[in-house]
Amino acid sequence: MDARGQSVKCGKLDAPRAGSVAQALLDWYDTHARSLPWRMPPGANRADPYRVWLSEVMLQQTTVAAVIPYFERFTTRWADVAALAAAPEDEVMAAWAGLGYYSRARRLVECARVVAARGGFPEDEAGLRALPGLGAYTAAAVAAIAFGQRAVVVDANVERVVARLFDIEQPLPAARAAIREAADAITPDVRSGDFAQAMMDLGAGICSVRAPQCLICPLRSDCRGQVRAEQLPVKPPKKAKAQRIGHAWWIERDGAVWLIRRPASGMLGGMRALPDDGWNARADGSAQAPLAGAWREVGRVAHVFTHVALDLAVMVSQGGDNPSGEGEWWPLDRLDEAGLPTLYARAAALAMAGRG
DNA sequence: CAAGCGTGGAT
DNA sequence: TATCCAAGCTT
Repeated sequence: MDARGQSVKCGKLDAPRAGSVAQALLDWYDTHARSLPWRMPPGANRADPYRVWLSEVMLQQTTVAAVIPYFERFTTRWADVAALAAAPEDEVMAAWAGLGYYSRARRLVECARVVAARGGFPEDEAGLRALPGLGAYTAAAVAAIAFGQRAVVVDANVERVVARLFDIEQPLPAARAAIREAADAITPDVRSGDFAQAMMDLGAGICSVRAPQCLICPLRSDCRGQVRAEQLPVKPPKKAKAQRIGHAWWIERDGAVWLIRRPASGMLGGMRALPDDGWNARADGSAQAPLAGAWREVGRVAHVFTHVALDLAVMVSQGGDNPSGEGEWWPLDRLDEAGLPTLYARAAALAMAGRG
């Protein structure tokens, strides 16, 4: 980058004045932004790597508001990476229930054990990138925020801010190379962790997807895309969502319900669940019950995943059922500790209310 | 590299 | 109500 504030060449891009962009953003950050309460204050060169890593993994595709209570519970229960490494995987999975993208939880444990075994986190971006669950974004964010290293941190916020700042009209995902190059050009050598957090706070609060507030943006004098900010970055069209119908089975005996654990891969992989029919019922309602017995429908859960919309009928056993295979009788008075993902937590709530 | 993978809040 | 999409990673 060019700390003198001169225009710099960035590949084919004529970049805004790189040094002035970084300085204006950091000035704004020092006086206005602080979205994550567990972060070190602006200007702190380093932060606790365990907390930075944990928060960054939780924040992958997940809103700050959703993460905060989980982060508090995790750090209370497992105060450092050694404690998390020593935790049984199923307890961590259960604690993650409701946060989504459950492969993160299994990789979180795997990563904690690798880090504990080697005596601490790697302090360079390449070493971090090799850890389970750390991709390009998270490795760069931890390197910059936890270890004070210069790293080019690019998430969806940074993509949006940079696409607008440099007026990059090429659609995603093809634009990623140019966006990364441009982000590199404006990333300062010092305080790159604060810079990254400032870019993300700017993207979340001012340079937002809809209705960006260009009039109060600290970068407006350097921004080339503000006349069409809302159109940038250009995104690819989405695919239609598959519709599915399924049935979940509520089998209760002696104050306990029969729960299974889902296969490690696939939807809700590795999580406890109600037994179900695999969500492949025919739309005419003629599902084939895998279990013997009589059933009564007590309600339906309409649940929308990233690429599937599911209509799940909750069926309560009227007797004659015969649970088979792997599973466990889970006490109803501790059902909230089972770590059911949201879909099955809702189904269970319907069953508890309607089981008569 | 496109597809698969959760959930909840905002509009 | 429908749609978008958020501090992405893995295969």
